[in-house]
Amino acid sequence: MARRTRQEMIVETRAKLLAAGRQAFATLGYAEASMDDFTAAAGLTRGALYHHFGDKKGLFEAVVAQIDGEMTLRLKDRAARAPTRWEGFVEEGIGYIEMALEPEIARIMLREGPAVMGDPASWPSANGCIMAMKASLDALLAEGIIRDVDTEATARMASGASCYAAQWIANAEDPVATSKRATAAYRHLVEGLLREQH
Amino acid sequence: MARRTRQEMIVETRAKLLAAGRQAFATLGYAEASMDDFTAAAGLTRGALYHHFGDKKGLFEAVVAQIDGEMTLRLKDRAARAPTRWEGFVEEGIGYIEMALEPEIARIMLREGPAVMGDPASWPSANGCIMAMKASLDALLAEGIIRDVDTEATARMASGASCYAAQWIANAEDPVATSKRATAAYRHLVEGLLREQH
DNA sequence: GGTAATCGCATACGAAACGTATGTCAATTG
DNA sequence: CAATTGACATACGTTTCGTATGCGATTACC
Repeated sequence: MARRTRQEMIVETRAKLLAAGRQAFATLGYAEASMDDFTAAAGLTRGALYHHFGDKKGLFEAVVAQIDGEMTLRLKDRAARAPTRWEGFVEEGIGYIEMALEPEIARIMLREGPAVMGDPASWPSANGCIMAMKASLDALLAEGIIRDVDTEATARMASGASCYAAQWIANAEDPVATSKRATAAYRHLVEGLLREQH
Repeated sequence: MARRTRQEMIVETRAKLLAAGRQAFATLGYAEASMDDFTAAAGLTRGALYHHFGDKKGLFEAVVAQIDGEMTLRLKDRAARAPTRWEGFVEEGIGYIEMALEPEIARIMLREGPAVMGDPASWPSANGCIMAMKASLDALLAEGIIRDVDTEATARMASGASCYAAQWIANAEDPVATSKRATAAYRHLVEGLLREQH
């Protein structure tokens, strides 16, 4: 009985469009991704896309929200695994760097996203990653681990540093070696926030 | 005698196209900027654009190179004005933040650029700003002012932090107040690199 | 259980915008 | 002064987006 209720078909169609768009945006970029092409690849037409997402940009925004949610989950999980809260914060930044090495994330979230949707800080998905880092810094501040800094501003810059590091790595000839340099430099940079120098 | 030699007319045409494209890209973005429209605004047609720059992307790259050159000059000048080399380095970062507040730079260099041309670190213009920061860090390291860090990696992250800070400011409700928070946080962050804590 | 209404999705159409191929006229060269 | 170069304009075909319309199956209601 592949026959399911109508509601089932709808969510399946949405998921198919989301997956097809995500794939196309990640490999071709927003402008080069033809709606006719990738909807056909999903066994549908543009009609379905316009019905569910309004327009091309609407689908893109949905893809961004989906990826953003996945990233936030992964970061939270990674931070929770660290031995200390400070290490958790550092791990969040390094995790950000490593995720940005994934071509899909680099292309959609770092390259295409800002051009299509503007400043990431104003995205509807609210950029869960930055907020997670701010929360970590708030806790560290309350515990007296770090110096008295503006946690939101610092979180934004730390994530910015991570992003740039990631893009650098992604385009390097030797990503592994570059990754080591980047994570070490990141660690040094944020360790400057500690009240007691290591 | 507005009649000049042919070579004169050519450079003037190139300059007009560059200026018109720069204006259009800055206000409308790459995708929304119609070649028919902005070449007409310059008193020309798409024919001239294709002759001089190959295609739309070629013109965009020329605009980016032009802006990148201007930014590098301004940063160098600003750093040279600082009392100490360390302050010069800090000023470079803050100068980067402030420049990224200019709508033209934010739009073309930070938002549209990566989508059209890929990772900024691999742009032909080589990103003079990052290289300038690396040079400053190299000098500071040689003088023993900062701790032993990877200067290239650190320069990239510092510029990344600056960029993100700038985008945050540009989209804030109160840019002036946000700018103060951002520059203060940036200063705290990089001061962690100092050998002797302030 | 039959009929009517809903709506998920496809099809058809018009309007840009890009890139190419071709044309033209002025400036340079010998 | 004649020929050629080349800077730029014009014309055309292709692609892609967005809208308006149509169809058919499922759901709702009597």
